[in-house]
Amino acid sequence: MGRKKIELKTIECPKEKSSKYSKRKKGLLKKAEEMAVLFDSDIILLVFSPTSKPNLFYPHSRPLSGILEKLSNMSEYEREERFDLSLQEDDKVIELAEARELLDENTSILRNWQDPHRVDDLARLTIMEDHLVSILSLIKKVQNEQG
Amino acid sequence: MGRKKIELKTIECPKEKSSKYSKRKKGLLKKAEEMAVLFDSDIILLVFSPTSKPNLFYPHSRPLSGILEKLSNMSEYEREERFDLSLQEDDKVIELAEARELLDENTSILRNWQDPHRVDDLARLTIMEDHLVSILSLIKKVQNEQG
DNA sequence: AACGCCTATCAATAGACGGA
DNA sequence: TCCGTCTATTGATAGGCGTT
Repeated sequence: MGRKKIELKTIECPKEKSSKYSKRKKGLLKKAEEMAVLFDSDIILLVFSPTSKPNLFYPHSRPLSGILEKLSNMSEYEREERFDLSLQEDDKVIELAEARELLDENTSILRNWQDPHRVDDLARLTIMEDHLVSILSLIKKVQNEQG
Repeated sequence: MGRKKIELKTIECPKEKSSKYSKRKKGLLKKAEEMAVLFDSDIILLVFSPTSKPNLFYPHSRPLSGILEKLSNMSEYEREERFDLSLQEDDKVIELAEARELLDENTSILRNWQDPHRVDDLARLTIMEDHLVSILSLIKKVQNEQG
C-alpha cells in the first residue's frame, strides 16, 4: 500500500530499508495494539531492526507468575554464600561440593534472566533472544502435537 | 478497513469476536512475515485467542544458543539421582540436603522449559507465558536504560 | 541520518452470503 | 457453526519533502 507496489524480497539499500522498517514497525505495533484492545487478548511482539536493535511490545496487565519470585529467592539464597565452609575429604563433602558447583552454575544462568541489568552488551542480548526462540520453538511443537 | 469503521474497544459478542479475531490474526501474521522477509529481521509473535489458544510466529533460522545445552546437561545430571544416598545428622549433611532440595526445585523449573512436552495443560502454558512476559519486561527496561 | 507530515495508491478487512 | 469468498470501504504505507 503505497505509491508503488513493492516486491516481497529483502531490501538491500540501507536507506530505504531503515525508512520502510520504522514505518512498518509502527504499523505492526498498531495492529498488535488493536488486537489487544479488540479481543482483550494477551500478545507479545518482539522485532529486531536491521541494525539488530530489539523492539518489544506486550500490552499485558497480567499478574506475574510465581516463577520469577522463586528465581529471586534462589538468587538471594545463593548470595548468602551459605556453602562457604571448609571442606573435608569424605564422600558427602564431595557430594556437597558437586551440588554447590551445579547450583552455582545453575543459579548464575537464572540470575542473568532475573536481573537483565547485568547484561550490558548486544551479544548477551542475542544469546538471551536465542534462548527465547528456543523455548518458543519447543512450546510451539507441543502446541502442534496437542492440536 | 471494512464496510464500516469499528470502535477501538473490546468486542463483546462472541460470534463477531472470533470471526474478527481470525481475520486480524491472519493479517498480523502476514505483516510479520513481510517484516521478516523485507528486512531479513528476526521476529517473535505470540498471540492468545479469545479462547486462550496460543498462536506463535517466529520465522527464525538462527542456531540455538548454548544455554539450552547447559540446561539439558543439568537435567540429565539430575536424572541420575546422584544424591539418592542415606542421610546422617551432621551439619554438612544438612547442608547437602538443603543444597539438594534447592537444586531439585531449581532443576525442575528449568526442565519444564527444556522439555515442554511435559506440559499438558493450558494453565501451565499460561504460567510459562507469564514467565516470558516477565523476562521480556526486564529486558525492555534494560534496553531503555541503555538507550 | 532520523523523524514527521503529506497524499496517491495499494492492502486489509467488516459485513454479507453460501457451502460443509 | 465454522470456513472461504466477495466487495465496498477503511486503513496502511511508498515516495517525496521539510525539519532537526
